[in-house]
Amino acid sequence: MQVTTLCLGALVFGEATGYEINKMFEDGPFSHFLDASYGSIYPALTRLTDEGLVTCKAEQQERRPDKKIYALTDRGRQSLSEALHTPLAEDKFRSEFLFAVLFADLLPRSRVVELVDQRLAAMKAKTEELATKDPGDTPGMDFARLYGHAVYSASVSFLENNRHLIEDIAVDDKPQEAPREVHTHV
Amino acid sequence: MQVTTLCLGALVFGEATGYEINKMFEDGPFSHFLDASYGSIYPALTRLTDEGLVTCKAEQQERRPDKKIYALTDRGRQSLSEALHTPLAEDKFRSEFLFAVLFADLLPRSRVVELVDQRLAAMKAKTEELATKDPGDTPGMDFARLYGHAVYSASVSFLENNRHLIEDIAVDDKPQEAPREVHTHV
DNA sequence: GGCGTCTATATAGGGCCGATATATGAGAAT
DNA sequence: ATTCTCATATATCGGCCCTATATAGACGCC
Repeated sequence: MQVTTLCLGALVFGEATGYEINKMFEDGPFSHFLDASYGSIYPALTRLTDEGLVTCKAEQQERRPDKKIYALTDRGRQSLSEALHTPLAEDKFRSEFLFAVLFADLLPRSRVVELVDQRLAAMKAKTEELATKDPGDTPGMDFARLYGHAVYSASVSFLENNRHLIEDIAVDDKPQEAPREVHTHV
Repeated sequence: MQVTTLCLGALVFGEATGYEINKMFEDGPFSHFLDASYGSIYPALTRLTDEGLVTCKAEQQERRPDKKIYALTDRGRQSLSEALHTPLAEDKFRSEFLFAVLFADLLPRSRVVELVDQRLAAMKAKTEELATKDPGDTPGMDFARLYGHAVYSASVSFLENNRHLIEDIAVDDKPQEAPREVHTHV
């Protein structure tokens, strides 16, 4: 599924500029399970306009570049519907963290601990973010949000309960990197 | 993190051909959380050879193209280690299913049910696949496998318990698509 | 015998990300 | 008062990467 189709989906929620569509992928309703950036969104909107799937009206602004407001046409809405009736790609998951974990036995324990701590913090933040319901959300957004919350919660639990599995296979830190003044503790 | 780095990681498990590295991404230990294909792997191996991070010995085969067997050099191993000590990219998750779910209210109920059924079947298959331990797996692979199992299990549970949320907002199927002979039930 | 699958390398085409350029206003920091 | 950062807004370039395809023999299945 290409960025053009994703843009059609974005415009179902109302007319928008390329800038606003980009925000939907960065912060908005798409941010947790889709990706697209300026480099693909602007060309996509041009293509869609050429094909008559969206309309573009330029709004003049003082001392600013014109704002181009895009809106779905009937053909655009139909094109999205067709895309949603053809087989969808499987979910894709990419994790450099799990890649690194495969080589935990080559890393110092402190680095593995750091990686787990970072991942755990990131996942907790996402879990919390997805815990609060926004009244403006559609039922579909609610479902996606709850889905994400369930998955990230499971992720956090797993990491907390099993981090020792990889931390214990990491190599010991070099002595000189650890504090030496243990004897002063007495 | 580029494909070159991923190839270095693949070669930690032993020397391999480009073909075998590709299999690691398709079926093997990387398949659940990384992506790479011929179009990037072969050029990556060429680049790595040029930079002295891997060696390449060609093994002549009768009536076949030469098999090129790649192996890590010390510098290659060090380069991987450096990459694992620089900040890692966040996990990325891409789901056309969740995209479609956002527009459940535009789709016939039968299509939404179909989408959920397909997704559920795919996730159950993955859950089962990750449930069995392979004796050849490293501790890191075990961790990644259990992690995936936990996440997919949570995913299956959520879908089973909450599918009604989106199925109920889908539009009714057109009457002519549904069986008409309800009255014969008596 | 024919068909599909597996082994094995390689490339062309096109899509996409990341970074950058261009302007300017608002608000915060110092 | 001045500087700095952030937000608005469009657009493109370079380079990386995926998809599909080409090539070619072996092997098993029907």
